[in-house]
Amino acid sequence: MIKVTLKDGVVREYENGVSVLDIAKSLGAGLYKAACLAKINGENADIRTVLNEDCEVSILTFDDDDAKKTFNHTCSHVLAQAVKRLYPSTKLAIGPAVDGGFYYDFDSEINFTPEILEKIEAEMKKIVKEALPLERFELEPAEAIALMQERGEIYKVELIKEHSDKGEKISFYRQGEFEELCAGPHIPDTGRIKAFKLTSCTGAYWRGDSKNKMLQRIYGTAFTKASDLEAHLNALEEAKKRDHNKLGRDLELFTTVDYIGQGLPIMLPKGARIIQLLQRFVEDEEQRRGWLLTKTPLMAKSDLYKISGHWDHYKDGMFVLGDEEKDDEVFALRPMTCPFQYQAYLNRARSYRDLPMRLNETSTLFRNEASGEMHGLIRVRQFTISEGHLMCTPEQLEDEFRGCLELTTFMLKTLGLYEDVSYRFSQWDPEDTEKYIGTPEQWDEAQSVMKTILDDLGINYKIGIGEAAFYGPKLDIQIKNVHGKEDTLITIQIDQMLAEKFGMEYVDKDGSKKNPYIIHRTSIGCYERTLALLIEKYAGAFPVWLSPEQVRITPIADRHHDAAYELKNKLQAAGIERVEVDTRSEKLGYKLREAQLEKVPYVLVIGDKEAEEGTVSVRKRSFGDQGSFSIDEFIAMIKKDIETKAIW
RNA sequence: GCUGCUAUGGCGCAGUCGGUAGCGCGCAUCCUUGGUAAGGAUGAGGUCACCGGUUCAAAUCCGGUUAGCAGCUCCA
Repeated sequence: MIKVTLKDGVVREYENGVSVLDIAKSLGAGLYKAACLAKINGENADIRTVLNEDCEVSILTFDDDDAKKTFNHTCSHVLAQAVKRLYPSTKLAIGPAVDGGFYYDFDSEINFTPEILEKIEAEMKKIVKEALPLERFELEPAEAIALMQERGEIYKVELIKEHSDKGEKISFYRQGEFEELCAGPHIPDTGRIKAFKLTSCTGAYWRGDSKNKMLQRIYGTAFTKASDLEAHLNALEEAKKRDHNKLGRDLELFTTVDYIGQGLPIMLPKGARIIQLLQRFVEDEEQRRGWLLTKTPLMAKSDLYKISGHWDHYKDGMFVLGDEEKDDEVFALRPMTCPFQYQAYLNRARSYRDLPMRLNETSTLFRNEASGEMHGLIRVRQFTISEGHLMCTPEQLEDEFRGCLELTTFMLKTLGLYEDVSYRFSQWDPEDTEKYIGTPEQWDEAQSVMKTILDDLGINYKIGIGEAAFYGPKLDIQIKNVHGKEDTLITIQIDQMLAEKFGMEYVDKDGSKKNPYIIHRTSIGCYERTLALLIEKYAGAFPVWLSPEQVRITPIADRHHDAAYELKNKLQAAGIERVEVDTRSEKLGYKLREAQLEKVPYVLVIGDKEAEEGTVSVRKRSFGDQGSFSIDEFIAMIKKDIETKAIW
């Protein structure tokens, strides 16, 4: 007998050799049916794992994230099995669970169109109905390779070969006639997958390497209940409605034109206004915090980029003007601001008394992104960033880095995005000798300084190896868009390489010349991307201080137009800038509906009563009719929203 | 850049087997002058993304280009 400690601390005795699934059965039929995954002494394990000694066991059901992954992973096997049944010549690559579902990569001469996906789904339903148990078995590497080779599974052979030198056996899972190389874990049988859907089919490189063959990736998602699947699909549909790329166009914030080109959005008056408001806010706040504004050229001779190293690293990603072979001078639009802003530092000799020197710029950059990369306002070829470079002594580095981080935190909190971001500490990859400049000692130093700062501040970060810039480590502040895709919103970088390249020095107290540390940072990110995230965050219903139209005055009949314009003047005189009057001869309900759909925060209704009393009837976006207020009361109300940058 | 899908008035869409275009919303004008999410009538608006091919005839079939979408790869 062995002693098994269960989730709630209860200890029970079982026969030696009992499986976790048996334990689940002993605890109740409901748990047995729902069990997806075991946690044995804190480690995830297959639910069929046999126990031979005392241990702690948790039985996890679909509610648990890891168990959900196990469930989805099994569904990916069902998908692979269905594809093999229908299209036997298809070769299998890999099929893991991911957030929100699973995928499987196939190499097939069949093009998996939506119609084919339906057929595959139908076959999957049969497999679920067959309720095939999943069984684990192990083979010696040589046997495993032979088995997969015999079946023509070249991708599996490649994977096994990589594992074979570890001296471990190779594990497989079998369900019916289908056998699949897999480490597991899996749920007990295919019959438990009650609700699933294949959501899309796209291309994906074998092993994520663009030099390799492109395979077909089928995405899907699986649930234990049909209602959960439906809710999930509905949630995805709802998310799509917030998509900045749709909403931003509908609300006339931006547009694109095919003959202008990819990644070159046109900011329409409303979108441009929001960006202007953000920009003024950022520049003022930076000035308050001791940053000095620069304005530097949008292009330079190639010579500049050669000094910085960007020419070697990123020439393909730059818009180069001229021909290196033919022309005496070749220019390039700037893809970053660093070496331009350094010239402000280099303008004269610097002493330690000049440091820290904080330079900021609202900087427009140009990057020739690959054609498939562009996405709405999130990934574009021309963008404007709240860019800054800070030169300081080693002693100042920690405080200054902290100051940069405080600034970004202030910005994120003001915009209401603070709760939505995550932190990534992007480090170099010592193996990658091509990308990174500098010595291991320099990297260790810069990274350890950053680590100390992040740990001191108690920042919860993930490490990204090989994600650093070529000249230094980064703290990347990440955010997910409405589709769950993550992008960098803000970055703060420590650099001790470029100062040397550009001969940037300062005279220290002892008279010796030293290179300053440089912090590269953005305070709010690039305006286009930040706007995109704000559109999605607020579904287009911006806080009053950012709304392109803050107040719409809606006269009830033509005879109220004069009073409406008079009110507009009063509001603007009181400092409320963006006020419109809707004089169309439509019914009140119609005008209110439009104002609501256009997400105008305040609508003021003026009729006989208001015109006579000098009041306004206030309708607040998403709160409805607020009743009657004096004009001064309303001004105080909206001014409070604007001044406090209220979010509602 | 790669794989797949898509492109018809400002927006959302229909258009069968190839026979030179329709609907709804919006827009304009007129009627209506109204009280918190859609009043009515009339009208204007399209080289069917662009270039080329097949055909007596192309929105429709074929090729290319451009742009959009999903994903991969990349992101100083």
